[in-house]
Amino acid sequence: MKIGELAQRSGLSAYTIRYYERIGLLPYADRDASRQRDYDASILTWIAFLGRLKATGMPIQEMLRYAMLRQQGPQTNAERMALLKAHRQGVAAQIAELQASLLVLDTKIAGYADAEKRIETDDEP
Amino acid sequence: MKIGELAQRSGLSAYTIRYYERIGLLPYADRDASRQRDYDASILTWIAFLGRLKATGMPIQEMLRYAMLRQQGPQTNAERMALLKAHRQGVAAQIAELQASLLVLDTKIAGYADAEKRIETDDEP
DNA sequence: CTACGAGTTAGAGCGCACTCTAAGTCAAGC
DNA sequence: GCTTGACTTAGAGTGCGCTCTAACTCGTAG
Repeated sequence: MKIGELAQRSGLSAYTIRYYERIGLLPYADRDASRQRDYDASILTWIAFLGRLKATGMPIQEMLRYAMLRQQGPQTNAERMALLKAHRQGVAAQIAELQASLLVLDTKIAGYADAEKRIETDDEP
Repeated sequence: MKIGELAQRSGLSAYTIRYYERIGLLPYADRDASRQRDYDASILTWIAFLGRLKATGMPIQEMLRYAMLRQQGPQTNAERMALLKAHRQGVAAQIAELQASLLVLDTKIAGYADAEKRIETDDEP
């Protein structure tokens, strides 16, 4: 598949795909006879995983570290696992913070709803 | 309290506090006799709330919108509530995505742990 | 044959949210 | 009286993660 189709299917822009290749997040893609990138569908799995890392707030530098380890083969498994474990902890912390913030928002929203009701019904003591 | 102390107590840098004032996220602070900002402790509550909005991914433009409504008094309550409700939905969605990603990470980590064990014990069928 | 659309590269530009610099003011301690 | 350190301003600079431009090359349709 060519870059346009990959862009469609991955949700990344073609610009971003080229950028990711340039910095090493995506492997250098094979080129066809006219020097255009020719992708295997398997790249979609990797892009989806990168998307998860990104969605969970991993900076590109760290994704790059993971990508490089991956490229070095199975002897880097332990280090990759360690990296993901550390990241996992960060994600769990993020979730906890968002949940706490959700409570704060709900309290604030309830406060506004309350004030609104008090005005509507005009039932101050 | 002066800006240095507020920085300490709020966790923002003095640079950031001035920046927030400049763009309107923080109200223009009263100045003392030597034209230095002099803060009331109550500002800490507002900064903490801004911190929640920021932690939940609200862009500064939107915080600014909220800050301006707030400054206009109680007649903007309905709009502020609507803004927070919309944001609340986004936060809930974020949490859901992070939780899904957490599962993906756990699966990946389990895969590495598995591979490691297989090597250690060398017990392939 | 030519026009078009999709691809190529190197490198410039952008939006966000700060973060810092330079040059100056002020109050307190030696 | 002088130094020190915390403050002031306007405005420049930074890092991140893209996003776009310019100039070019291809393959295909009319």
